[in-house]
Amino acid sequence: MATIYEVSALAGVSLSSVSRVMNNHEHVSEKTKVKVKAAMETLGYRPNAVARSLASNRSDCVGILVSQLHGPFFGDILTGIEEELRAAGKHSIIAAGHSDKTIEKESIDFLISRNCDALILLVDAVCDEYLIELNKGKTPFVIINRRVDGLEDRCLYLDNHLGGYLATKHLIEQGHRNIGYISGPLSIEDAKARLEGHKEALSEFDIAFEKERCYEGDYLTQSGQDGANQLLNDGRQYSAIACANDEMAAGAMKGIRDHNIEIPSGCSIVGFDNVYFAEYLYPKLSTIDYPRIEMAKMSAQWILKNVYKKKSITINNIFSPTLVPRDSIRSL
Amino acid sequence: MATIYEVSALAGVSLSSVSRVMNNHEHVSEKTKVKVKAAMETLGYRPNAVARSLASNRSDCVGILVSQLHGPFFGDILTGIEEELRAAGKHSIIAAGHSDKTIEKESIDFLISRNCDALILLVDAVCDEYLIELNKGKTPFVIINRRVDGLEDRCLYLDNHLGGYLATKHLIEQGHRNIGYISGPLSIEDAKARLEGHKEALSEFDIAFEKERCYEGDYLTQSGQDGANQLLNDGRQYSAIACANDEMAAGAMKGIRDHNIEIPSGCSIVGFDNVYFAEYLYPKLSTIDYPRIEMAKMSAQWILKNVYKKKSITINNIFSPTLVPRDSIRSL
DNA sequence: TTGTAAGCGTTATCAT
DNA sequence: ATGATAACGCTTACAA
Repeated sequence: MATIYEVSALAGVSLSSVSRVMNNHEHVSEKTKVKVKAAMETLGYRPNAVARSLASNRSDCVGILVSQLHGPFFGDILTGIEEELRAAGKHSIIAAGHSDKTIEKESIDFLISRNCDALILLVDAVCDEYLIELNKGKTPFVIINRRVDGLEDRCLYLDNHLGGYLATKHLIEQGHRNIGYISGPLSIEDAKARLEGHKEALSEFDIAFEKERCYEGDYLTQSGQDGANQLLNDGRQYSAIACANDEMAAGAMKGIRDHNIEIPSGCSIVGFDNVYFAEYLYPKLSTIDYPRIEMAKMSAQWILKNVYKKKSITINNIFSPTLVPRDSIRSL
Repeated sequence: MATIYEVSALAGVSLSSVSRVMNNHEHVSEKTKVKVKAAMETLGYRPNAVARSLASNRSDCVGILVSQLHGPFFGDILTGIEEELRAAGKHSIIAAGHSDKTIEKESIDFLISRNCDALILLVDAVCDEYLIELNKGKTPFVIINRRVDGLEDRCLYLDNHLGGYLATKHLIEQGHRNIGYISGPLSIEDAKARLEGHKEALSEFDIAFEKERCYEGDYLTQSGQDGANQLLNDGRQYSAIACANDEMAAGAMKGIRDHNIEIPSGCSIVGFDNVYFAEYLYPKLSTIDYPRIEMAKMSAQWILKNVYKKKSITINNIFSPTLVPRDSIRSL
C-alpha cells in the first residue's frame, strides 16, 4: 500500500502538494498536478479513507440503519437511498438494527464512531427520548417511517392511519361488512396506526370493531397464514380480510386456500405496502401503495441539502398512501 | 466528543492505561480499571473507531459487496452474513456493485480504503483476472456464487449446472417434452450454467434443444412475463416452462394466465432459487433450492476462521441444489 | 503494572 | 504556488 509519502518522494514535491492534488484544490500548478498524478499511477496509490477521515473529520459516508437487511420493504428503501447518494458521490454504510433496542443503539454508535457525516435511521425499538438526545450530538440524522415530536423536520413518514382507513373503507364500499384484520406487531407505531385507520373506517360505516376479528401478526408471511387460519376457524363469518402488509396478505391467501375457499369469490383480501410481488400473486393483490422509494430518495436528499449543502430541494415530510385496486377483492 | 486524553486526565492515569482498559488487556490492575471505567462513564466516552483503525490497522469490519441491495436473493445473503458476523462481534460494511464493472471495482476500493479486515464478494461484472490480481493485495476475501480458477479455496458456489439439470429432468420425468426455457442474462456465468444443465437434461432424454424455445431474461419478474408471452405466441406447443429463477417464474405465471392458460393444467412451470415467496404463489411454485443462507453463513465462517483465527470450522466450497416439488407442475 | 513516545496516513494552518 | 509542521485519536513497542 503506497502512501502519500512515497508519492511525494517519487513526484519530488511535498506532502501538501500531493494532498492538494488529491483533493482538487485550486492554486496547484499544472506541472505538479501532472507529476503527482504520474507518481500515483506508477505506485498504484489508493488514498486511505480512514486516515483521511481522521484528519479531516469528514468521511463522505452516510450511515444507514434499517431493521432488517432482507424483505421487499427494506430492500427498496436501501436501494433508493444508495442510488441517490451514489449519484451525489457519497458512500453508504449500511447496518441492521433487528428491531432490538440494544442493537439499534450499538449500530448507531458504530455508524457515528466510523465518522459518518450523517445518518438515515429506520428504527422502531429505541424510544423518542433517545432520538431527541441523539439530536444533541454532532451527527445529523433523518428518520424514516416515524414521527418524533420535536424532530418533525427530520422525520419522513407515511400517514399510516390513512392507509389503514383507505383499505378498509374500500372493502366496505365493495359491500363487505364481515371483515377480519391481521395487524402488525402492535408494539410498533406504524402497525398501531394502520389498525386505528381500520377502526375508523369501520366506525364511519357503523360497523362495530370486534377484537376477536383482529389477529396480531408480526409482518411476516407465516403469521399471515396463521392469522387467516385462526380467523376462519373462529366460527364467525368473513367475506374479507385486511392485512397490515403484503407479506402477511400473501400468507393469508395461502391460509384461505388451505380452507378450500376461493379468492376473491369466497373471501376477499387487501394488503398494505404494494411490494413488487403483489401483482404477481394470484389473484393480483389489491393493496395500499407505500411510496417508500420516493421517501428513501427524499431522505437522501435531505442529507444532501442539509449536510452536504447541495442545491436546495424542497423537502416533503409526510407522504400519503394510495389505494391500488387489483383482483383480490370481490364486489358484493 | 470526549477523547482518550480527557479520560486519562480525569482518571489520573496515562493514555496507554486507558487504551489497555478499552481493549481488555491483561496485566491491568483492578484499581486503574475501575478509575478508567468511571471516567469513561462520566464523560460519556465513545471510542473513535476511525482513529483506532488507523493506529492498529484493524477495524473489526468485514466489507460485503453484493450486486443489489434488494431482492429476495441478496436480502437473504446479506442477512445470513450479517447475523453470523454479528454473533462473532464483527461489523459489516455493505455496498452494492450493480453488476457494473466500474462500480464493483470502486466499491471494492472503497471497502479496502475503509480498512476492512476482509471482504465477502458477490460480483458478476469484474473478470477473473481482476480477482486474481486483487488476491495479491493484503485484504483477504471470499467469493460467493462464482468459481474462479486459481482461487478455488476462497470460492463458495452452487452447482448451477446441476440445478438446471434437475429442474428440466424433473419436468421430463413428469412427462413433459415441449419445454420452454427462460434464462438469466447469458453474460453471467450462473445463468449460462443453469441453461447448460437444462440442455444436458434434454439431451439425456433425446429431446432436441431448439434455441427458439429459449428466451433470455434478466432475472427480474417483468422479463419472466415477457418471456412467457413471447414463447406462447411463437406458434409452438409448450406443456411446461423452466425459469432460471423464481422471480422470472412469478412473472411467467402471470404471463401464462394472461393467455388464459391455467397452471399447471395448461402449462407447468418450475423456478430456481426457492425464495421465500415461492410457496405463497398460486399454485405453489415447484423450484430448485439454492442454500444461499447456508452459503452466506459459510462465507462469514471462512472469514472468522482464516482472518480472525476463530475456532476452526470445516469449510465446504461447493453446494448442491435440490429439487423442491410443489404444485406448479402437472404430471402428464 | 504503568508511563513515554513514536507512529498510523492524511489534512490543514501557517509561512515562504 | 509550495512546503514545513502540527494536529486527528488511538495503539503499541519500549522503558521504567
